[in-house]
Amino acid sequence: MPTFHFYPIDITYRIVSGKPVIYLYGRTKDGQRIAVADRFDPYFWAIPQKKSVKERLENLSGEKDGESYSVTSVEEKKKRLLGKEVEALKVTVSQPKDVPLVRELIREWDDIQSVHEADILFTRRYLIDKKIIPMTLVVVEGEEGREESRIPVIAATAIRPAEDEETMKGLGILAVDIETYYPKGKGIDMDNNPILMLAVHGETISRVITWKRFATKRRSIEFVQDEAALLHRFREIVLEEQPDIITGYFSDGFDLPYIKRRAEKLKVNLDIGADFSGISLKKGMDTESKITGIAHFDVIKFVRGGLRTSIATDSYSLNAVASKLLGETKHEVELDDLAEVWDKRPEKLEPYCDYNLQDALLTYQLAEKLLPNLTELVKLIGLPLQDCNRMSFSQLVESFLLRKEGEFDEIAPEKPTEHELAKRRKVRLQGAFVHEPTPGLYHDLAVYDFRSLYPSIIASHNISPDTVREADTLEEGAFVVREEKVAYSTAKKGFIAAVVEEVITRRMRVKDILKKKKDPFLEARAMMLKILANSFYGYLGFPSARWYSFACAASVTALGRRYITETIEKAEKAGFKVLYSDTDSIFLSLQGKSKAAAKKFVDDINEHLPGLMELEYEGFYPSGIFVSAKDNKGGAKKRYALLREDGSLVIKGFEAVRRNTSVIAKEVQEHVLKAILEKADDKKALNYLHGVIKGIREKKLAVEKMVIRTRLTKPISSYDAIGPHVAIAKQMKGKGIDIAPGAIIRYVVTTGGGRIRDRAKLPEATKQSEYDADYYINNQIIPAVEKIFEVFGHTKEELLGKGAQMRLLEF
DNA sequence: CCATGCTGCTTACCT
DNA sequence: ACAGGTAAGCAGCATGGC
Repeated sequence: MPTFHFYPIDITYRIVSGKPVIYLYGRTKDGQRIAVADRFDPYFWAIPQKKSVKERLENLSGEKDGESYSVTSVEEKKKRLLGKEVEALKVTVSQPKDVPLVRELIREWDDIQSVHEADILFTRRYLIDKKIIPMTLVVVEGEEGREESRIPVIAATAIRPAEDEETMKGLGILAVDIETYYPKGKGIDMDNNPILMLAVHGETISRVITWKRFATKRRSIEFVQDEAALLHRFREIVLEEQPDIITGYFSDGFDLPYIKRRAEKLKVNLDIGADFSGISLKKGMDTESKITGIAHFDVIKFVRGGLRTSIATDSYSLNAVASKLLGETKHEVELDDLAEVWDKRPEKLEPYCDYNLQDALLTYQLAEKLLPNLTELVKLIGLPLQDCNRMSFSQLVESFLLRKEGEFDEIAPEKPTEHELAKRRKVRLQGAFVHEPTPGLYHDLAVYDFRSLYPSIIASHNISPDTVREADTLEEGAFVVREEKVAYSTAKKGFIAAVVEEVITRRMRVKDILKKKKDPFLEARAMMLKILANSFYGYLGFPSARWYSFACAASVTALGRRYITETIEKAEKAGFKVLYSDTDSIFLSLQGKSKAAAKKFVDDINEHLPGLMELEYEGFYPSGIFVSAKDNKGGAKKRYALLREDGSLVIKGFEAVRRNTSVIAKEVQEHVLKAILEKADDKKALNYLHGVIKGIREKKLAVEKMVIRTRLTKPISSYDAIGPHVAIAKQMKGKGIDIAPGAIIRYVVTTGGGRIRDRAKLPEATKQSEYDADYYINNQIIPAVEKIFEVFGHTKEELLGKGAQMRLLEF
């Protein structure tokens, strides 16, 4: 029997002669695209009330809505449910669609206690049970079958992961981007507006296809007869290039569905799938676009899903993300005019083609850059790239747990019912501790933080849904969290605690290797392990989670508060002054002590910390400032600025780092902070401020500096309070501009009286003479710097340049 | 009638 | 559709002095 070594990329299943068959698509070690077909039977778990139910189950078959279903076998297995041993029944049925049918049927039976894992997708069940990890080498025995397929199909007789977990390399990526006919002010209309140009970029191709001729020397531009021909060319290119990955930017919701619709409309057969299928759409909360045998990497889904916390950007436009990840990029074309240029001035189309190709190129580069991260995620979670690309944090954790449960003989708890969900949503979890700072400018600060505080608490105290005990348990060694009146057994490693520990230690090992030599794949692995580790606490407190545990989540934060407050006390005893603390960090004033003494402080703490917990010395800062809160009730939390030794600034919480503040206010605030932190020079900062205020009064500043950007978070109609950005969104909608939740609304406040929302205008429609100087001075600039100057005793009047007069009046 | 202060809604941040 | 803690702006309303 021939043996094949191959890397699976995509997975699906089909019913062949009434039996379910799994199809794995991928590439052999020497680069051949192949498919592997493997018989597999769907099953789920039932926990019986009485053992006798086994026989009743074995004989279960019937018909519902004209579809027959049947149980093919029932097997007894010793399993665990949240640590408790159970006699479980593995119920195998004849087809995947029988699973929900049979589950619903037997759920009502008196002799069935509960039903589990009936909602695990068939293909995922297969990957878990066969221990197959996509993009990782798999060994298959079997013969090539005679199936109708674009690529050879091996009928597997045996399949197993290869001994060495070799990862797939050199994947072929093809980036796609389209520009469509889009008259100004009209919504997206796939039925009536054609695709005008389509750009593809891959390792061996970089091209724009368009169907209106114009004079050009660009060899990258290819002209075709009409839109149908454009789609034909797209089909040809995909078949020639044979990519492993097709990538786009929002291609799930736009490019691929658009291409699909136009192909249907124009009767172009887009049979690019390995099984001759076309682009398929999975409609859910939002659309997912799939092509059989090719992984579809939608870059935007990854950067604002799984990587959200690791990539700091306030906009997810291709341009913003590309400049963040790839460095400077510039786009100059006004896309709004494309339809008009297409109709009336085709000789001006060249820049649009350049733009189109540039977008495909940027998307390609982003996909290339992020592929190590995504690949590591695939290896970690064990699901195909297509799925890992689109996963939320909770899905990430849950998929990981489903992969791991077998090692612990655990069966997953059921998803909560609506009733259970409502109950879980009613209770609120107490969170972290935040120390209130005393406003002031400080010098010589040391900052510390607990490394992965919550994960390390989970691992070190065996916090896990299966180790939860009553607070007054007599169990020996049980760890009591008195704050939450709950205890954790230490007799046996809890499932989740063990899994979290493994993730942390794996990350530590990777970090150790990285200290010796740089490696982008290991960097990516460390990052994904960190993201995963940090997601467990939130998952435990997430009402929809299978392994939800209020007690565990509440204990994690309670212990977090305990550790941080104890550390604060120790720092004070050691002679430091505690300036600030939030969740897992502590800011100390050295009080004349040396940097060496500051570094040594962690040793005193770490000596008494259990397990994997560790306090880290984050760094030294020559100066830092904390300010009072607006309401003057004391120091503001989550708002501070630090000066690094290299002269750079760390700004947290202030307007300078907030999106919905005008550029001018941000600039002024940052400038003032810098002057004060560098040289404590409040006089110079004040002078600068007066200069800017004068400039604003004299309308010397560009409208662009006055723009305020605010995100529309829900449909316009569901707002109870109409703020300026909602008012503008309404105006835009009135003009026929498509405004959806998530849109960033830009506006400028103009002169006049009354409500601000009535004076808000679109920046494009605002002249420099129109912006309201008083608003920008009193509502933007002054609030941004007032509390900073307050530290030096400067009043609001002084800031406005009225100080002298006021003092005279006082006399 | 108007300034002032409070509350609820909203956004965006920090960890 | 991972958690909570926090600051602050604007609209809308009540309050109280004139």
